[in-house]
Amino acid sequence: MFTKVLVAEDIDSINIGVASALKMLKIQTVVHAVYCDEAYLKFKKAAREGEPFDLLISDLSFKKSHRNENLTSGEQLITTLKSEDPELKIIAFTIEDHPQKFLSLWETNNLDAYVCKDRNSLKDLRIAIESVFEGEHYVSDPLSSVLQKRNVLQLKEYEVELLTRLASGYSQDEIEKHFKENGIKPNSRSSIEKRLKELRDDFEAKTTIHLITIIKELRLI
Amino acid sequence: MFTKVLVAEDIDSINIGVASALKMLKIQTVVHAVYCDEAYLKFKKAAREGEPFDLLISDLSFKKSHRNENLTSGEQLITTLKSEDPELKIIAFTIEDHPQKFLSLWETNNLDAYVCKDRNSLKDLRIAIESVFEGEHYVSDPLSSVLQKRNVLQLKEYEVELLTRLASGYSQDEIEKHFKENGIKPNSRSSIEKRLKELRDDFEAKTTIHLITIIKELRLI
DNA sequence: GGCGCCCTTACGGATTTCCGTAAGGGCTTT
DNA sequence: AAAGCCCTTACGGAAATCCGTAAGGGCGCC
Repeated sequence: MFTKVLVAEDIDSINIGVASALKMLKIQTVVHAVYCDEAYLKFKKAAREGEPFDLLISDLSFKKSHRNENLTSGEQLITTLKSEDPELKIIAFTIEDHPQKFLSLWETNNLDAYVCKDRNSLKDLRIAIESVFEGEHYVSDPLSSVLQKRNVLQLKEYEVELLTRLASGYSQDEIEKHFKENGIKPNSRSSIEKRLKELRDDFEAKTTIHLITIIKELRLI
Repeated sequence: MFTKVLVAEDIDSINIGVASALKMLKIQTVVHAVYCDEAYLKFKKAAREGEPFDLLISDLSFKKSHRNENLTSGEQLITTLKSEDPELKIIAFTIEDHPQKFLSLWETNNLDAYVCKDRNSLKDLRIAIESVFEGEHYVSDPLSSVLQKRNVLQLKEYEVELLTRLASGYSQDEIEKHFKENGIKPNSRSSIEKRLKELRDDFEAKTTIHLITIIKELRLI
């Protein structure tokens, strides 16, 4: 079994739950971090001292604090640590259960397991840890089915950019201008309109406002 | 100290944390419910048997399940239980830290304490329980300051209705029609436009799409 | 009553968005 | 090279939204 595990999670009550689960698995060393930066520092320190972690269990969203923060999300933390140590095993432990959000993360290939916090999450977490230790991947229900079906609508970077700007108050004119200035293509007014119409159709949105609402609820922007 | 406490919370790891906090306070009987309906049934049963709960600690948002659910949110559960037993003390224990959302709940006067889940929430929860037992109210930081300043923008029911319909894809024409049919006033096209302009100004939104985004992020609709 | 204030409504023009059609360019296939 | 396809762009009219002005109605106050 893993011997040294780093847990990045900000909610104290959840940390108690995770600690109890790890205790059941008789993990020797468990270190908790309640900030992403704190997790990064503890990871670096362990590596420097020649006793690196062999598993990271990380939340995805952290409440922002008053501090000056470098890393503010679990995604960032995971990307950073994985690039520094490609051997590190990583389990995401999160409340986030939107298929699209999960899929975009899973496709980075940074994760070995994805566990949703819910009524049975501690059992799932234990299974995930054991699976990952055996070199396998694990995705808790009901997201595991997403990987099979693969009929989930996803957004390209261009569309994310477009919708994000719309949502933050830019007019289509301003977006056209911005795209032209930054070499993002297509950038004609006509293309922008067309793309929005396609998106409305794909997501069955009656108006553009409706589209933004849907996309936001799916956590796609 | 309280002797019989009902905890409505769906995430198992948080339940372990809450249980440990209640243990520190030496609460005699602690009952957990992971569904709102389950909480309601346990509440009714206890009252029927003449041994009612004297404190409810409830989460606000619950993951929806495949079951046929009656009560689906902590708000509903709290409203229901409070109306059945006005003497019941209630503490909200939630991740929700938006001032507006908090305020709208607090003003129902159903709550005795409001504790945000974060890095120190178990300590806050213990303080809340002790305060409530002494007959006092408690609101954890940083929301406690909201009650003093009171410069938080809030929406009236009319505005919520208007924005909700916009967000779900209705045109202003359709909304005008709907308002007229249902006797909601003001319902002229002109008034709807004017109200939207005021809201854009109040929330410093550049477009209506932007307004919807802001309102949704504040959890006002 | 008369006055002022606030809210609602009406209206018209400006602006923005929506939508269909058509032309042009790049790329592949035959 | 020609034909076919896809994507981008241009254009113009329709529809929806935005915005300012002004008129009307209800209500309290003097």
